[in-house]
Amino acid sequence: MKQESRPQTKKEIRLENERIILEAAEKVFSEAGFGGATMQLIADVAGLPKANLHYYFPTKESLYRKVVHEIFNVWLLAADSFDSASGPAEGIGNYIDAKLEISRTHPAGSRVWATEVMHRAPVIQDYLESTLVEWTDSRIEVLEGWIEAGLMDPIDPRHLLYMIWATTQHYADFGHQIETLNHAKPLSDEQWDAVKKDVKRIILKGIGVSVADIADPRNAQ
Amino acid sequence: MKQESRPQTKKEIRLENERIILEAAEKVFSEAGFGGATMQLIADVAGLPKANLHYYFPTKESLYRKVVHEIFNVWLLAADSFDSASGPAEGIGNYIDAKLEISRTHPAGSRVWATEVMHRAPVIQDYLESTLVEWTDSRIEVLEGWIEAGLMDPIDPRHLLYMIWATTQHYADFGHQIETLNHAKPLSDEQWDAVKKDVKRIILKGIGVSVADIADPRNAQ
DNA sequence: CATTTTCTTGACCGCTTGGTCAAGATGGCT
DNA sequence: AGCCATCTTGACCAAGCGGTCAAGAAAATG
Repeated sequence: MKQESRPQTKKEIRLENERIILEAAEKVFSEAGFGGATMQLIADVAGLPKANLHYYFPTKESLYRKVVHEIFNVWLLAADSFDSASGPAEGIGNYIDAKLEISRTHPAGSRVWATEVMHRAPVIQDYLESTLVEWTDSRIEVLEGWIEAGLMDPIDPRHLLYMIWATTQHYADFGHQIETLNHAKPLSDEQWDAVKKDVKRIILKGIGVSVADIADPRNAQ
Repeated sequence: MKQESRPQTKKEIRLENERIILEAAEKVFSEAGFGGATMQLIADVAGLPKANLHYYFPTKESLYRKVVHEIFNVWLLAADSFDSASGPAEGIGNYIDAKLEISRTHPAGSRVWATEVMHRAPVIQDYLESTLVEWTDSRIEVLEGWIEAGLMDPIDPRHLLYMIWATTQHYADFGHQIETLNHAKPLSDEQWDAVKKDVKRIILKGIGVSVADIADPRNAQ
């Protein structure tokens, strides 16, 4: 995983090694969990001696914490689709597309996050209570506005958000199961497109947003 | 966790201790993952000496395997709702109810399963490839039959199944996150009922099954 | 009651773990 | 060049791990 070793400045060395270590750590943590992962294995994947990891990240937990925080930021970025939208067809549709795209390109990160939350979030509980609560409350307001404007059915916005999170992240977290059920092959580009189409169709139609709006090319991305 | 110790037959002792150990193991595995769990901690939760665990379950992996297999059977039972149904409103509606009920009463088991699959199913891959594939293929046939009969929209049955699995299991696997977003309180009975109602409503309406059918008291359970 | 089988348990073992350290290598700076 | 700060690494350590074992307690058997 380590690249060529031509002379570098100290800053470059630091940044590159931190990146190498974080990528290796994300991969190993996602495959083995915090407890099952070992610093030795992360070091092997990174192509560095174990002692070098402890030079950049003093403890296993500090390394893990950094990995989880990086993922958290990726999650939040997907919310942009929501904010700039004029209505549910566009806003929710784009949000589903963005979250499914993250599941496709960043599955390891999604699995680390899922494991962390399933284990009662020992490392990032403060983030759940502050940032996530604020984010959720603000989107709920948007959804409630759309409901009051008659743009979608009056369902509990939380139940809708949970369904979107669950379904989109499922394709990352349970990717192995999906792959097994797909004749042991990863989803093709065409299959991913079909997933996006069906997920948007079921959810949008399910909350009373007409399918015509979905098919509208203005809302394609 | 160990109950009173009045005289018992060998058979009773064996059954009771296996049960105590399995329940403790499910709890500990679900909170720490396979790697993070320790036999000592399971022993402490069970209220038995560690050596006693190894008398009933020779290795940590054999204990874990038993826990996962038990959960797998619970999952399969929920499928009964599917088979005895006359159409999608009843079949899918009851299936969603059954799976949400498992998430409510058996969240630890769901989390162990999720962790196992996320880590590429090192222990139960054979089950995925045999039993799960067969189960899925057979339900897909049922769904395709309903589609051909015009009882629901022509969507890929896999995408529907994944959405149901993802959404229902989310309430167990991410229960901690949901609780945090619910003002740090577990969902009340009324909230669980509302979840069941909304999830069924969105999904059934989303696949073109009329809501009137859902409200039909004949389909209530 | 005597004997056998099953169950219980503290002590123990080899091994791996996260983490330390000190000596050396390398780039930065004047 | 020479000195300092940063980076690298093999060797090492205490702690905790999964698993073993042998001796004793308790139930089954006849």
